[in-house]
Amino acid sequence: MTEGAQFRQTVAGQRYEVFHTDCPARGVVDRVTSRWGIWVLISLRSNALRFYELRESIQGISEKMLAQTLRALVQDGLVWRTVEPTTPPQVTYGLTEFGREIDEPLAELFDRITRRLPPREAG
Amino acid sequence: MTEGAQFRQTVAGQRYEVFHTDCPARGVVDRVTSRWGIWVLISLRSNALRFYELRESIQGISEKMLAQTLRALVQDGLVWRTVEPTTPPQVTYGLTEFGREIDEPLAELFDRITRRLPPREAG
DNA sequence: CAGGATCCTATCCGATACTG
DNA sequence: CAGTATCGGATAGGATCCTG
Repeated sequence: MTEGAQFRQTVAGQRYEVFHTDCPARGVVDRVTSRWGIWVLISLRSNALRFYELRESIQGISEKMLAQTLRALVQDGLVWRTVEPTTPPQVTYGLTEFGREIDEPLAELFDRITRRLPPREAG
Repeated sequence: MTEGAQFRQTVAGQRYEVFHTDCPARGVVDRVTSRWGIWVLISLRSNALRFYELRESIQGISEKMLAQTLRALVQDGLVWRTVEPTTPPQVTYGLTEFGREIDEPLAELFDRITRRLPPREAG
């Protein structure tokens, strides 16, 4: 991971200092596109969800990874978290404005991939 | 990883059988959003590139991971590969139509994240 | 219910060396 | 140039147990 100057890439008609190892976007992108990040974000698209609702929505995720992923997304400002100090406690997660902004291309990405995939009738 | 019925999520106004562990989209999404997949795809956005050009474009990627990532993307039909049987050999990679389709939301995602990030003047 | 802590394994991934 | 093969360390991530 040697650092160094980085070429500028034109993305969507704009210039950025991209792909540089310490490009600040890299971290966020990595977390958004992490194994579970994308599914959490898409899950929260329509409405806020409780922890267990998220766990049940996203097949195959462990509690550990869900908690970990949520923590990262909250820290990045993509997801908010509210705690209802009841018994039992209720913790709800939802998308921030930034989160919704990010969610759009994410959902679009997912849609385009899904639309292209085996029509399922082959199975 | 117990299988089972999976809820249907509304994404971008459409219904899909999503998040199911063996949802075919999951694999492609995972590879597209893999650590290096997204950068390879964005790198190829403007034009096709040779292997070494890709390696130099994407800071921090190793030859192994580049080759591995490219192989996966070619297999998924997102990237094409042509070999010029010259000496030395020239191998070029570019986006297929599917690849370009996927690339749009990917670039948009990246743009939105970048736009939100530290204005850099703080540094 | 919502998680933190611990343990342990699978895989990711970089470094290096080698091939056509 | 464009890879493949192998090794080994780092990390991701699952399983389980425990707490407020």
